Amino acid sequence: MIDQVFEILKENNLKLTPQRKEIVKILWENRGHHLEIEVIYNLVASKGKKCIGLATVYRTMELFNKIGLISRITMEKSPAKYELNVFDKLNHHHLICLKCGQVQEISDDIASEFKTIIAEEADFKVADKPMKIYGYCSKCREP
Amino acid sequence: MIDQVFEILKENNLKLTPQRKEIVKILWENRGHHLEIEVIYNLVASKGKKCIGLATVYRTMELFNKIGLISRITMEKSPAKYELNVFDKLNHHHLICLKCGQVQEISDDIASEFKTIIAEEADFKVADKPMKIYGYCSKCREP
DNA sequence: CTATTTGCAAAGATTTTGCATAACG
DNA sequence: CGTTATGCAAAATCTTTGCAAATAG
Repeated sequence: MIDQVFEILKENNLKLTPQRKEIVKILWENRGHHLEIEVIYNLVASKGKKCIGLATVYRTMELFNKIGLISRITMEKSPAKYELNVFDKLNHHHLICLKCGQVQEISDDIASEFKTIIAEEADFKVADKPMKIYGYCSKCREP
Repeated sequence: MIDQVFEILKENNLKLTPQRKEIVKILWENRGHHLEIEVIYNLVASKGKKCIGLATVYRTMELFNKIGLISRITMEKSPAKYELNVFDKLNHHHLICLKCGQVQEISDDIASEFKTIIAEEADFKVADKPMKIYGYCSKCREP
């Protein structure tokens, strides 16, 4: 399971350093959640094992993002968040609550028709990446 | 026309300082474009008139965003961009090219059905704000 | 007049980078 | 072994803030 992820790293000529393994583990254990760099860094550190540098986490996430292993979502007033692109839910989208910052997801099924229309009307190929849709979750319903 | 914008400021109990007027003018003259703080700052400064502080531009845009006069879009690797919410196109969405960074817009008509579905399926009220949809424009079509 | 707003410079927050050292393959 | 990756600290970026002076209403 998680070994599939390690495979992906190899396929992209990335060395399997202990740091990268630890980061992957953390991402895997928290799949479905959106983690900030700082959080990942602390989780890795708290695992007791040898420490890791913040810069390494930044560099690693940049790399992982580049090879499509993770998705980064850029927040308005807080650090970016990252999540593993798990295979059976590679295509989903983020509903971001403007009030509490909570991130919900919806599947690509709901969006796929929308994407088709965009492709036709705007000659724009929507990426297989989460869209960011701002609004208000049920708890914070717009005033 | 532009006076309507000044009206909005008054309605929100914001004083009409020369700095705010100049910023509004710049936004108006560039409506439909997405401007960075630095650009707005330089445009105001280059108008010859009395100078303006960078902090004032930041504070003003934060305020304008809060009252819904403008939309801010947060970019991944560059400063945020701002644009005036012009009345006849208040509801539109951003198609952001991952390669060249170009920002296209689509109207809310295309998206409204999508929003309805989201409201129903996810109990999430999509804000009257641009959604961010990443992908590849016709020039940079995905490799 | 008084509450807001401004400008400046200093501080914050987040992210990137240079470089010597370590270590994967 | 040679290339790639790491850690640290320093730098770069973008944005926010404190405070005294200025000013809109």
